[in-house]
Amino acid sequence: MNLRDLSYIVAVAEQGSFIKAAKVCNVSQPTLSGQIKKLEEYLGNQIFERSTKSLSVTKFGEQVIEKARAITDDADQITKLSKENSDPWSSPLRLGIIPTLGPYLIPKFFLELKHKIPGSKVFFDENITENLLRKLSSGELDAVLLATDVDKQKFNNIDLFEEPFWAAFHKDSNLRNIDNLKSSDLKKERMLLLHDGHCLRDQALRVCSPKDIDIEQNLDTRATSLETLINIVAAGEGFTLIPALALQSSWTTDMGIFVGKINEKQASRKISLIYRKKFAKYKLLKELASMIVEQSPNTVKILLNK
Amino acid sequence: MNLRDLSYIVAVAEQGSFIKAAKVCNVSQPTLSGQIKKLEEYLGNQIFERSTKSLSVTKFGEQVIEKARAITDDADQITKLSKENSDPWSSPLRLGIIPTLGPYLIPKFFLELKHKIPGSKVFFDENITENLLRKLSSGELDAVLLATDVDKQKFNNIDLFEEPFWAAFHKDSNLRNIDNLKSSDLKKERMLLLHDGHCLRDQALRVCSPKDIDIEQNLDTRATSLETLINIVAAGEGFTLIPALALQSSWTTDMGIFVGKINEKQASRKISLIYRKKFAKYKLLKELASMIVEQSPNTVKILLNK
DNA sequence: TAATATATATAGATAAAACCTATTAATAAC
DNA sequence: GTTATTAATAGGTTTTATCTATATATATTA
Repeated sequence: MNLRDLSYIVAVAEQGSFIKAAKVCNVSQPTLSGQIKKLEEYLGNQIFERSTKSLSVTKFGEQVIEKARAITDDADQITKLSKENSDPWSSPLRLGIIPTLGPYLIPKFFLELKHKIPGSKVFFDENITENLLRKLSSGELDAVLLATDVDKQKFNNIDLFEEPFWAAFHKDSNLRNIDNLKSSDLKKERMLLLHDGHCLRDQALRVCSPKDIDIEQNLDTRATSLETLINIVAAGEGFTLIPALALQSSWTTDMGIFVGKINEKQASRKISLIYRKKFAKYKLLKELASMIVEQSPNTVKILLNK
Repeated sequence: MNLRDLSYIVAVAEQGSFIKAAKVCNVSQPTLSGQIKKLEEYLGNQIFERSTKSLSVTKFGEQVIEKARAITDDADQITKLSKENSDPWSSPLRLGIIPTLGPYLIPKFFLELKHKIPGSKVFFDENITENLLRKLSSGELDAVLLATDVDKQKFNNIDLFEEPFWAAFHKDSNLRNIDNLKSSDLKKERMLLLHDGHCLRDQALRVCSPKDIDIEQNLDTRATSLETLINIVAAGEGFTLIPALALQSSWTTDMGIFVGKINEKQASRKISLIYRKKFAKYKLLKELASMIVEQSPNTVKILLNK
């Protein structure tokens, strides 16, 4: 059985003639007759009763043609689907993003994307790195924005920018008196951290592991968001590392918080767009990457070379 | 696009592997890979994202596979239909029959048919010759039982039996005194007839056209059934021709009606089974014909030679 | 680090099929 | 009887699906 044969019998049923059907199907009449004959032999039953003067459909033929119509209709729908999908934005881009980046980066490029590519749609999944990579592997997500290096054999990456870390502390903190902040200055203070799984937690620890406190026992600093950490700092308790994009001027004006950039190369994180090596619409990701770096503030160092 | 290709992608989606799918489809892995690649190129979009370590279905692929499943399922249904239909009795035989024959012939063979061929089903259409032939031509009926010769170029016929005509008259009729009835005897009497379109009307007129009455004006004798004619006869009004199978012994015992066979060769009609020349299940009709003549009473002369 | 195993892709050759043109056969219309 | 119409048949060509063998890429194991 064959899709083409099925379209042949549907055409014959609709045209009421082999010759007319052959024209509709753009084949010669012998071809059409031969293929239908073969189909009837394969099925072991006649579909049409034909003579030179009249053509009728058997009871069996009626049932077969009904199914054949359903099949050819579905096949047309597949063709239609493929046409719709030839626009890479026909289905939403499923984009994962880490929680310490999402709330600050998304607003910067989302409106611009909508404006430049009116048909574009992005489905965001804000989640920790581990979950995002699992979903990326399984195909549940199309790409993820991470601050972590990933297996280059498994994934491709487009590096976007280097985001410096700032220290945020209370106006009464000793840190306020230091002019040019260094990670060594911070190691003496109590550092507030996010919960396990947040890459920013690990990054903060790498930059300045405070030797004088036991991280594992310091449970009260396992916050779930930067907002929480800032609130604790505002309450006068320790300091925390804040990635550049998350900085808010209102912290200083309204909350009595001071921030200082840590002037060291390693006090930063690299933001990359990660996708599966075989992802078909990677060109769309390049567009997106360009748009993100265009819209990112001058507090970060652009890595993307167009 | 091709049914086979669609079954390939369904198999890959179900097996999660090209190699396993190839085994399920009974083809080599390169064949399956090649065909799927071609399908993807034809559709202009990828269905699968594949690497040596992982295989996932694209969003587009999900939609295509859903349709492909519907298509392959429908195709399976066609195969199932053809298997069911390989039994010629899988769908009812649509049999037309004239009203002056149906009520008397059907009871004679119907039970026997059910008994000998348990799966057999017959759909009866009792109608006048003209309508039956139209329905036979259009394929609405598979075969018809007629008492009329038809175009042998258009239809095939199996002659079943010759059915003699009997005259039915009131016990007080002059006809009662005639020993060996002839059509010439009847021409003197008033003949009761069925409505236009009934072949029996024309046959009766051919046998014995009464010259002394105006047929066209004799509207009260345009009955719609033999039963009606008999009731008029019972009321003492004229006579009528009755085909042998329709005779009832109760007419004499309960209604004061006498019947007499007309001993002339032309005073009879030929009952034939008519079907389209290309009708696929004509063997089934031969079975039916044999069964009908086997069950027909000895008042008729069998024409069928097995 | 090398060897082995596993999965998909590629290359080239072969077999199967779909297709075409030309013709035949049967019927209908004139 | 001739012409027109429709489907079937015959024979040859092109296209396509398929195979085996091999390559490539990755993961696992020694």
